Amino acid sequence: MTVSRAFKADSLVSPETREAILKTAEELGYVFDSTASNLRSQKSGFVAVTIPSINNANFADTVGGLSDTLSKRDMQILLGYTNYNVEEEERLIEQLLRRKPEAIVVTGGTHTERARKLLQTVAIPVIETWDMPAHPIGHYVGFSNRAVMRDMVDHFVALGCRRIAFIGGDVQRDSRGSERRLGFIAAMQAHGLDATRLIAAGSPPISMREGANAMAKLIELYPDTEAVVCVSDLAAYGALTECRRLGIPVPERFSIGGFGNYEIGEVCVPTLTTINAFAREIGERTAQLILDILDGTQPVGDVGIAPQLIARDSSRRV
Amino acid sequence: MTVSRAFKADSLVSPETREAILKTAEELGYVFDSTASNLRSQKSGFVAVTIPSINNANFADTVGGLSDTLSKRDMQILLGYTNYNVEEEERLIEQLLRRKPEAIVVTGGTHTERARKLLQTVAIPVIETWDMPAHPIGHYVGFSNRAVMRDMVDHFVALGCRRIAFIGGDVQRDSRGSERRLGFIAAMQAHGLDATRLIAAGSPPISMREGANAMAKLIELYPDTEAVVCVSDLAAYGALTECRRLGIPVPERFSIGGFGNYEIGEVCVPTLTTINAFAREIGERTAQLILDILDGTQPVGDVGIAPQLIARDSSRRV
DNA sequence: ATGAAAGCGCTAACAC
DNA sequence: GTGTTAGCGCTTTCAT
Repeated sequence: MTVSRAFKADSLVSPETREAILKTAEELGYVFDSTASNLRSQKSGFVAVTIPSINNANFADTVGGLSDTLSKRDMQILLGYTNYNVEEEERLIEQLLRRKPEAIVVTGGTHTERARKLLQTVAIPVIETWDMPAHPIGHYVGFSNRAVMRDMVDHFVALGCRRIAFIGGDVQRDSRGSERRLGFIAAMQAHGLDATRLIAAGSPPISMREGANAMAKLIELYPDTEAVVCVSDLAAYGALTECRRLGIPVPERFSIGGFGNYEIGEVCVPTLTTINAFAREIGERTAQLILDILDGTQPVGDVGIAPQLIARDSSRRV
Repeated sequence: MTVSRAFKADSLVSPETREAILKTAEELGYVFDSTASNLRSQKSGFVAVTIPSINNANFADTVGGLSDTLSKRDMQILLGYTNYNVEEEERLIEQLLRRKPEAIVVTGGTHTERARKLLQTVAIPVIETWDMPAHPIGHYVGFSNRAVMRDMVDHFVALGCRRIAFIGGDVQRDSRGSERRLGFIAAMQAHGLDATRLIAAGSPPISMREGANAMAKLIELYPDTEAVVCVSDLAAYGALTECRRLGIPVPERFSIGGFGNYEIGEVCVPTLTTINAFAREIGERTAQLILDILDGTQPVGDVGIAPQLIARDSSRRV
């Protein structure tokens, strides 16, 4: 009927009719049923998104960028979190696809066999983020977590550090974290340096507390270490506080570097050398890519993000 | 057909038939269409949730608790964030209701006139969280942000502090923050103390940086202050770092208290006195309340949460 | 244990 | 500018 048209902003209804309809609807407490609309039009207005954890400022920023950009076009995010677990991701992807999203965004390029197949088979845009997969399923918006560690190691080496350690999580689960660990090792070897000072701080994601514990272990195992690369700013902050507790001056005794440009890093004392991964931009550019594909506009294709080292007070010349 | 039944775990299909169907479906890349299912059965499996910000550990914990509890029953969260803005909340509530959620959870008890009406009219359970509204729309799971400040002020007074200040946001927008500010004033007055040392640190939510700036302002305006109550741990941590930068010892010179029991507060030096609001429990109990209502089980009705003061190293006897 | 018929509340396509 | 018809892909109900 005309009622249906009255609820679509652009359709042809006389102003008086529309106003009367909307007024009556409000009085009756009528609420438009998008379930039926979605079924008939075969458009859900959903973009499915999986992230490892809801409680992580980086992924929250990405989702914020996605959501803000997509909501301008009245699209809504359907969010699921995987707990850094690919089996859970598979389960989630299947569940999300049943809702008939118009695109799906996943974090990372590592998935179960079946999840890959689901994503390859589905007839909507698939975007992998926070990574730069060798064989993308569809598109990606991200960077190489392995390559990015090169900048941090170069930074420390340029400052004269040679004995450099790495604090990260257990190798399983968080594939971005393990990639960074591998990147650290590769970068150290490229400089001809020893890459065996690796502290496993526990099950990813590493908390501040675990970062602190790892630092204590590091000091015990390798007391002559000059610099510490941490898998995230949270771990780095934990390491920093452990030093503070032990009365060890940073950066005088140890230089410390983090990852992710979390707010804590620019407020704490000393401020934290880190790498900005442009979390929000990842979300915004992913959203734009999706809109371009759906519009049939010439899409940019894949988007490489170039993370940026931010040198702050926690690192200095040996 | 039988295919439909094969996809419902509990329905009567012969094992062989079901297996054959599922196998064929997998081969064909068939994905169950919940849009159609939802329309016909008039059940969406959605619970709509609005939170002020996605990038906040407290609300993330609440959503985590909600999501984990609801996913056991195959219900999914449809999340929207309001940016601490009631107009945005109204827009969001309307949009979410169109998806026909089976319950709706909002943060706080302050809404626009129209949002209240929408929530009152809708025929699903409505739960307000993180607050204890005088006139709940449906149910609530939360606590009084005003009353809770009493514990913090009592704590400082018991330690011998008399000149106590408050750092919070501008009064608009964040109603929980303003309630805490009012609670601080009321508690101070109850002790017969001066309640005019109020620093407005900027537009809510207050960042660590803004907390630091506010502390600088506080030191300038009221240098003889003995204790500082902050609207959140993030602001409190900012205040702490400002003291560190200025070489002012905490808690020797100032006692500092926060709110929310964020991870930073138990790792930083000195550790932060705070109030645990049981964010995750709020989510879990909200989810349980929803399930009880939908099941027709005797629901508990409203749930009062009793936040707990955690005294740590940032506060001590004057 | 399986099948047939009807319909959930919208919208696409086509009249008028 | 408005009405009519048909159908999106499931589930409900009833029959076999």
